[in-house]
Amino acid sequence: MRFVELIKQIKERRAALQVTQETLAELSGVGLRTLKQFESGKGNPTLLTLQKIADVLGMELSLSLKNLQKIK
Amino acid sequence: MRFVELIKQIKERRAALQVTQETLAELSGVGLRTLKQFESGKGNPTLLTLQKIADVLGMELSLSLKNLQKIK
DNA sequence: TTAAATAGTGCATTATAATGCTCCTTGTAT
DNA sequence: ATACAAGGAGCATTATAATGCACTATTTAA
Repeated sequence: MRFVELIKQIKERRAALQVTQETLAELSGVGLRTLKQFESGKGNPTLLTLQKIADVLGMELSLSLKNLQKIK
Repeated sequence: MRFVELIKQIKERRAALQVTQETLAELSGVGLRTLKQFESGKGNPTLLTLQKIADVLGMELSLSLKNLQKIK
């Protein structure tokens, strides 16, 4: 999953939960500036930051084998 | 997926491919020191670093809803 | 429309990730 | 046992993530 897709998922999930950036920042312990930067596509969050955010949203990161069979 | 599990998966996948840290570092463009630190459980890689590594290993990060039904 | 709420950005500072170099430790093969 | 290969770690430097503050932009509700 590419960067931009991760962001999209986070934003959509936050919207679904009707949580503002400010609230998510507070709940996750991540700075509001950091969250704003991430969601606006700037920045390159650390794994810890990402996990803090995902956690509050009831989400989790995972790592899996890519499908290498894609011809195109 | 917790931090330690992500590491485990990366290490296992690298081992399965029989690639050394040194080679993976070269192929991914991530510094050897950074890779060593990550695999040994120190450090807190950025998303970009993680993606560079995963990419070379034919893996991808994804974000999904946690199963919130876990009673225990 | 316009006032309020929410999201995005510039700037400066602090914390720390990324890196290379060197050396130590551990595992492996001869 | 010992030489070699691979992984781990200390140290110092550089790049940049994380942060707060203040301000702007955008969206939303009255």
